[in-house]
Amino acid sequence: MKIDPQNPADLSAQIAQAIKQAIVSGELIVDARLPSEAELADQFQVSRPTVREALKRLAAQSLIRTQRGASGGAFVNRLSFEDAYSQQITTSTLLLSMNAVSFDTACEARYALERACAPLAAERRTPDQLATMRAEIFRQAQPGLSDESFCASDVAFHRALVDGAGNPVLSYQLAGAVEAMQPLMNMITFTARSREAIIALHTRIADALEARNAEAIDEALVELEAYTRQLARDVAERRRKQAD
Amino acid sequence: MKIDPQNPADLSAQIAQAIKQAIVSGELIVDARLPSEAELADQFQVSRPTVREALKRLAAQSLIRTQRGASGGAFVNRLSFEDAYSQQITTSTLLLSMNAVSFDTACEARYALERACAPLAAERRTPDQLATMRAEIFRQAQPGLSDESFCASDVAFHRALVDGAGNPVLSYQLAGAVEAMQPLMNMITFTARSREAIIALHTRIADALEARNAEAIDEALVELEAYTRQLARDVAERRRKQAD
DNA sequence: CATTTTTTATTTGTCTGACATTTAAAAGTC
DNA sequence: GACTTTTAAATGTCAGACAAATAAAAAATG
Repeated sequence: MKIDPQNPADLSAQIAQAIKQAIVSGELIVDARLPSEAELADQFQVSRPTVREALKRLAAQSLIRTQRGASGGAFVNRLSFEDAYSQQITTSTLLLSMNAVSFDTACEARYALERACAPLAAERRTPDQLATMRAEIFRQAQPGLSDESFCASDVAFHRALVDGAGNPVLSYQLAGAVEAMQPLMNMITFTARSREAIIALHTRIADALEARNAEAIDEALVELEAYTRQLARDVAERRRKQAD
Repeated sequence: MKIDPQNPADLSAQIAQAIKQAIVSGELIVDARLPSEAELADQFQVSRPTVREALKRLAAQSLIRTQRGASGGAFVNRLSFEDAYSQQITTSTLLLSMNAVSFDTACEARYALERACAPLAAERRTPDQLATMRAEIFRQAQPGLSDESFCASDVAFHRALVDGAGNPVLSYQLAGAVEAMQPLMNMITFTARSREAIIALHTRIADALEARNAEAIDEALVELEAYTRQLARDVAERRRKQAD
């Protein structure tokens, strides 16, 4: 963790990399205190602002946290699932919006992953998760609900399904896929009829989950995916006609 | 993007958040140039080092890139799939190592996701991907291969399978799950016999993929998961006995 | 002696000002 | 017109200073 090439460019990036390496390799364990900024500046033979820039890089990745005052300093942070969630969601969202990923591609990925959860969720879902899903279905049926709120409820419904698998790693991985889709979904106008169809499918999923019937969940998800993609195609079609 | 509360703590975090928001919301598009550090310092009414800390936070997330010289500055970065991969891999790796996620939990998540790819891969796999998998199987059969190299080849094999689905979003999502498992897998000592069994299953997967037989891939993956978890249990058992 | 208050030292957070380095464009030169 | 030199703008780095928070040590108080 001491090495630093003579290349006097991007010093803060190099220092951040060195410390990150020490954390990943286990040399610095959770809650370990890093040397003070002044000491690090001494060790790396750079100025304190440079060290600070390096530390901020690490803080941005939730790798460290800082505390002021005596016996304060920078500490190795235990990366929580929540931190990882939110990082993954912004990364996924930007990835989709900046790289012109087609709706179909994103949709396919999302439902493929979600279907992977279905068998586990059928086995392990709790009454709480089922209740959450029923509540979201109820909300989705409210008249006068905005498209954004409908989509947000849709996300909550599917997150409950994913959480039903009872595997935090799966939940974390899928958070990105499900939530990153929301901006794309928001571009769809949900007519009363399409909402009705989606709610019917959601109800089928909830019923199947209650009955712990994995195959039925899978079937409903396949139909939901097909229907969602059809809706997106219709929107694209309508836009094309409007352009003429 | 101008607002900043009077709370004079974590100014750089607040500024980073404001700029990040502007990027996510689309107010700042890809390749747009941010104001110079001096201008930002003026706008936010802070000093240049504070602005710099904020920019380094964003750079750490690959949200911006900087360029020196005249007509240089900070530019909104197009988040590439590669950048997202590597971020996700380190995040996933740390999440697993810091939160004492059990081998079973991680393994379950990984294979659930991988099985989600199988039907798509059966349909779309290219000859290149198949060749990669065959080559990795060949490497795995080499005598004298270290456990680390065996695991690395295993990762490469499974990544080729995942890439076979031809969906970059899926590949990105799964990169974390597959690669983050490697440190955990490295703790397993692969005997000649267990390597033989794994290679046999890999061969079955490759054969099934070549024949575009999704069910056969799924079956082999289920067996591979069961076998991997059994190996891990054996290692744990051996350790427990050693402790007595 | 025990408890509370005050002081002090340490550490991060921020600011000011300066210089180095890189780089593209403008100015100059042949 | 093509090439070279100069210049200006921007990031990268440094040094030193002060503010603010905080915990431990010291002092005061009962």
